[in-house]
Amino acid sequence: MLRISKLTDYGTLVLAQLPADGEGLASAGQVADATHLSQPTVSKLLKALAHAGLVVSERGSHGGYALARPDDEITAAQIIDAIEGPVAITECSSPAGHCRLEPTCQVGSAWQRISLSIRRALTEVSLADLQTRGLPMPPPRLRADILGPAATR
Amino acid sequence: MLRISKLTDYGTLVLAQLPADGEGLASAGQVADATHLSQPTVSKLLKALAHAGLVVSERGSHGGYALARPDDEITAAQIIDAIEGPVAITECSSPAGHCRLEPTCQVGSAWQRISLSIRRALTEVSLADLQTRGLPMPPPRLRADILGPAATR
DNA sequence: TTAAAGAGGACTAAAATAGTCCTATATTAA
DNA sequence: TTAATATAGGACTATTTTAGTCCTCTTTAA
Repeated sequence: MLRISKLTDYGTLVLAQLPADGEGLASAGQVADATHLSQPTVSKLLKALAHAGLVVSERGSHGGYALARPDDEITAAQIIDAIEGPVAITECSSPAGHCRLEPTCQVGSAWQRISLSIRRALTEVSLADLQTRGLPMPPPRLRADILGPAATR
Repeated sequence: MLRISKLTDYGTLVLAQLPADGEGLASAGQVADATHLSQPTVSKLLKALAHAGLVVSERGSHGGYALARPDDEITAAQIIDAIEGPVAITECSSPAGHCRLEPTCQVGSAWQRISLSIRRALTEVSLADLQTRGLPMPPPRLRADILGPAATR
C-alpha cells in the first residue's frame, strides 16, 4: 500500500549521481556503473526525468545528463510525477458527478482527500532532503491536515 | 502513485454499511445491494475484514457481519492492512544490511521514511473521519515530520 | 432436513510494472 | 567525411499485482 514504485526509488538514486547544472555531465553508462543498475533502465529513467524537466541533457559524443536545478528545488512529488506519471489516486472511474454509487456512497472522496494531502506534503520534501540520511521520524499528524484545523477530537 | 487500491476503497464503503456491534447484523448480500458492488466481491472484503478483526461475523441462516468496535476506533491504516495486507513499501529486496547497492546508495531509506511517516499518520484517521464528507484540506506539513523538528530550512 | 448464511480457498482475467531492445539523430574527434 | 559515442523515442516482452469470480464445506435457524 502507498507504494512507491521501484523505478521511482531508482530514480532518486540516479538523480543523486548527477552533477549540478554547469558542473559537467554524467552519461547514462556512468550512472549505471555508479548505481549498479542496468544501463537500459538508467537510460529509461533519465529520459523520463529529462522529459519532465528535472534534468538537462546533451547529445553527442561527450553528452550526458545533469540536474536542471539545485537539488533543493527538486521535489519528491516532481520525481514521482516524472517517473510514474500523473496517476489518479482512487479514480472514482465515473465522470465527475455521475458516480453510479453516488447516492449510496457514504464515503465519497475520503481516500482522495488523504492522498491529495499526502501528495501536497511530498511537494515540501526535496531531493536534498531525500539524501539526508538516518534522521529520526517523529509521529506526524495527518488527521488535522485531512479533516481541517477544526477537528480537535 | 501512492495508490489506494480499489478494493480498499470498496472496503470503506462496505464498512460504512455495517451496523455497530450489538445492533444487529448485515449479510454480505444486503451490503452488496446497498453499495451496488457485486456479492462475491463484498464477501471477499468482509472475509478479509473479519480476519483482521475489524468486523465480527455470525454464521448460519440469520448470520451476517457487524463492526467489531465503534467506528472511531477503526483506523485507516487498519483498513488498508486488512485488505491489502502488510506490504513493504520500497522493499530494498535485499535482506537488511546486505544491499548490493549499499555502498553507493546515496539515498537509502528515504522513501521508506516517508512512507512510514504517512503510514503512521493513517493511524490517526478513523473510519468515522473517513465518513465525514466534504471537509477542507489545508496544506499539510510533512517535511518536518520526515526530517525531524530540527529541520528548519 | 432444508435454506440461508459465512469460511476458506482455488482460479481466471485484466492491468500495472519492470526491464530490454531497436532505430534514428546529434555531436565530437580523428 | 567518417567513426565512435551519446541521447531520443518508441516498441516490445515478461513478470507481478490487482480485481473479480466460483466452488466446496460448515454453521445455524426454521
